[in-house]
Amino acid sequence: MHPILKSYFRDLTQIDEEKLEALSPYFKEKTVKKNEFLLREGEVCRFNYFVLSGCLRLFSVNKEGLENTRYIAFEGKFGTSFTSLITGDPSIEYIQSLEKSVVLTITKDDFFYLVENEPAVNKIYRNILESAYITTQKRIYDLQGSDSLGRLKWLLKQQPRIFNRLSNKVIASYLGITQYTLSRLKANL
Amino acid sequence: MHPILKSYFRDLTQIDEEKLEALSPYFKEKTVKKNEFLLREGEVCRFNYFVLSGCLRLFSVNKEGLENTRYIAFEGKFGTSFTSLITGDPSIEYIQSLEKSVVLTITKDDFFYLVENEPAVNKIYRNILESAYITTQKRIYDLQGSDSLGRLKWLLKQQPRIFNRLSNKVIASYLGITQYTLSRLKANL
DNA sequence: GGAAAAAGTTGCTCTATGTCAACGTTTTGA
DNA sequence: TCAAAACGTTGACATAGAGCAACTTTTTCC
Repeated sequence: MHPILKSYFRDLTQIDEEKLEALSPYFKEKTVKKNEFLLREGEVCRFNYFVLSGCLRLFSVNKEGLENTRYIAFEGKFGTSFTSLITGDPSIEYIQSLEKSVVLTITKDDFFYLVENEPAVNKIYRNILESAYITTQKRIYDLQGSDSLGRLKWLLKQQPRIFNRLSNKVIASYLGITQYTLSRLKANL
Repeated sequence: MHPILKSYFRDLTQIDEEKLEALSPYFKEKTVKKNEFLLREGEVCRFNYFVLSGCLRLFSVNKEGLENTRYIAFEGKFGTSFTSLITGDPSIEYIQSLEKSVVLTITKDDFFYLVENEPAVNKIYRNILESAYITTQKRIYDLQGSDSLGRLKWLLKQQPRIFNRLSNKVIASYLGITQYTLSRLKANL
């Protein structure tokens, strides 16, 4: 098993070496170009992705054509559209690689089979969902509860990686503001 | 076991009657007055609540004193501040009853004990987290992606119960707008 | 049942942020 | 390596929605 995924499991579970190696064949390595899409709106999501290097973003496009970024999966994190994965419905969001990335893919069926039958994967999935819950709770309160400058400072503090690695356009779409406003705010920081 | 909780389990799991009855003692019934608080900001959350009648809301108060409502748990749903329950950190949100309500309470320790040791409760918890994921994904995109009128229409369509049963003040805080704006929008619907 | 409090409505004004256009800078890919 | 495209910045202007105040209506609870 790839060492990054191995330490992910080791951090969250007490799985033994043998079982870890048994899980390995479920994951296939895939290289993704910068800006390549792994999922488009309207498609049913069929994979869960674990990022080895680079990063993926989840975003949607509203009816005016504006992008809204909900989540960035950096290396060492799982990232996929769980809503589509869980419901089997067509996705309302896109998954796009923002950098040249290497990911491990596991199919939806394999993933949920392991969630049901392998306690370590059940634990991992529980942790993913709990982390998502905690993050989105903060996001809803912090983003809806303050003005643009407040949100910018919040992001700088909470997610500095997003700042260092992503374009202003993506950062703005993550904060729910236009790139123009972001540019002006940064000039006044 | 209370019939509402029983059918909740029956809908989501294949638990047998005997095990269901074994779970019963973990849940204690509690009557809550209208507007009573079950958790305040700064307190560590110690219970999970299952609503038998009435409803609970989860909300926070920002530094200007404005409320932001994140979730309403109506009858037949679990509702608590899972962030505080999971992390053990003081809550950033309040839990308040919006109507005279009857709830079943289970302690945090009992709840997580059952999540680990009773597959049906593990499944229930997984379902709660998955539902929260799906709801908040839609919320982030639909609420950040449109203007006030769009959000109002979205709420009317997605959550009509919120409209029928809650005050405009609470609805406005759920939509992230002021009660004045909501009042004006409704006049123009 | 009635006084007091809370919630809802509406006019006026103000402000943060969006929109659009112009222009410079950086990145991309043939 | 260089032209084209994408990105970032900034000014002028437009506008959705906030803030506040006055007033009406509904709810609460002695």
